[in-house]
Amino acid sequence: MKTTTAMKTTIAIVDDHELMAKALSGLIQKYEDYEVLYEANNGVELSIYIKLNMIPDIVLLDISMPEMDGYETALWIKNNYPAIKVLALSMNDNEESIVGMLRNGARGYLLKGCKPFELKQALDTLVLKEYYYTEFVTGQLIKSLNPETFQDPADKLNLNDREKEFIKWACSDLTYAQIADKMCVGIRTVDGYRESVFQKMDVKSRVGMAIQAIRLKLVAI
Amino acid sequence: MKTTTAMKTTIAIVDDHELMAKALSGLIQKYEDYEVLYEANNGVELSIYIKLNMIPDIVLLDISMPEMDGYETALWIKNNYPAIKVLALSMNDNEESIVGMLRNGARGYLLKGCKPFELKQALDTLVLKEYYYTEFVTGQLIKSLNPETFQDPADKLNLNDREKEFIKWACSDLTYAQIADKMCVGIRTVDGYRESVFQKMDVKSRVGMAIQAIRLKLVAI
DNA sequence: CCCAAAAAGGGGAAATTTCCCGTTGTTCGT
DNA sequence: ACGAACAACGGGAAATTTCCCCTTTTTGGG
Repeated sequence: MKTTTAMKTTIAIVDDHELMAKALSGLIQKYEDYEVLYEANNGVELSIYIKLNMIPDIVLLDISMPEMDGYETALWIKNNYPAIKVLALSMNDNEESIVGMLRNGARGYLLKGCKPFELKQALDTLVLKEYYYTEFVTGQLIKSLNPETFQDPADKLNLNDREKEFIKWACSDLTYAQIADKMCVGIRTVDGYRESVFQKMDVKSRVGMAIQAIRLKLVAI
Repeated sequence: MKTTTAMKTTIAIVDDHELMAKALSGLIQKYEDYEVLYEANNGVELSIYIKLNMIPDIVLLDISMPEMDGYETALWIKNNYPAIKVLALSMNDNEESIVGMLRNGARGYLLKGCKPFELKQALDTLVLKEYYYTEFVTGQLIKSLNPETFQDPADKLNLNDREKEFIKWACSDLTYAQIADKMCVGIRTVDGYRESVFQKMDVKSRVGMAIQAIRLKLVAI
């Protein structure tokens, strides 16, 4: 008698490309410790299976699908069955796709062009740990935090050093008199900074200026 | 005659803890390929050195400092000298610190409790590549995309719905009279909201309240 | 050297914010 | 039914912000 399948990790494959889904299925069925529960063509189909209590341990999830795409599906799983681990699988290597899927609860992101052993490795990792991340994904992730700033936003507004310093002080509980003290200038001078900054930033009050300054990352909060 | 230092990677150390800075300096000076240009106690000092054209290849940057902390400093470098690579160095292992520094342009994040070889490895990586990321940092990063145990900070401050709504309106150019209009209550009532919010958030002015609200993510900007 | 522009500083007043002092209803538990 | 707690509302005044109109000093280019 064969080994029981009770301890195998169960997988659901969600991809609208028949061929891709079948290929993945065939690949995974060769792995000792995994079992493909079913294949679905989109998120709606998957949700039907899941509601019928056919709950996989891991979902291999394509992004581009009709009816209910990968983003929606991942979010739905995250909100309704958080125990299911989602492994995003896509041809897109742009950071929007990656960040979008991770933000919606995906535990990892695999490119469709990857080597088979990587898929195995990703699955093995997910069984043991919370996330699977390749160096590529991490790089894109950090890049997404770091949108290339070709130009200092302060320059765009033609703010000079004194004005920039004033803005920093203004984002606090300090009164203008206290700010004048900190900057070692008279109150009227600070008033001048204020007026020119208001004009350059197109705001009408100190609160508006503070908010805008934070928005433009002129000040760290 | 010794090997020329022309090709060494230059390092600046920014840390207000004398001992830490010296220790790091000593450590790095033992490395063949690196040279410590100088040590600074805070971001202001660093910016002075840099403006004097003493521009390092890499900055080892502590987060908690007086005068100009790590976040500000990283942002300043990113905006003004984007070619300088910042390696954040901190005792904090919370995700706010990590994401905050990476968002402000840090190319890597090292815990102060790490092994010396890790520092060497981080430096070597930064010389060759754009980023250095440990598995720990990546994990925190992905977690930050996935707020799981999200406790509403508004609850912690015991803010009621009206107060929360008031805060949202207050983070704008509107005057209290206009806010009263928007909320369909009298000006005095809005004044009451203001007073209780000031007390609950421990601030002394509307600007302080707005900044704090943004910090606590009570309002999206 | 001179002129123009920019920065620093100033007086005064209106608008807004901040902080006191209250009153009036409503709700809610006892 | 009664007092406590609370939200909504209000007068008035001090502090601060905002917005005018100015002068002096510094700076940089022709």
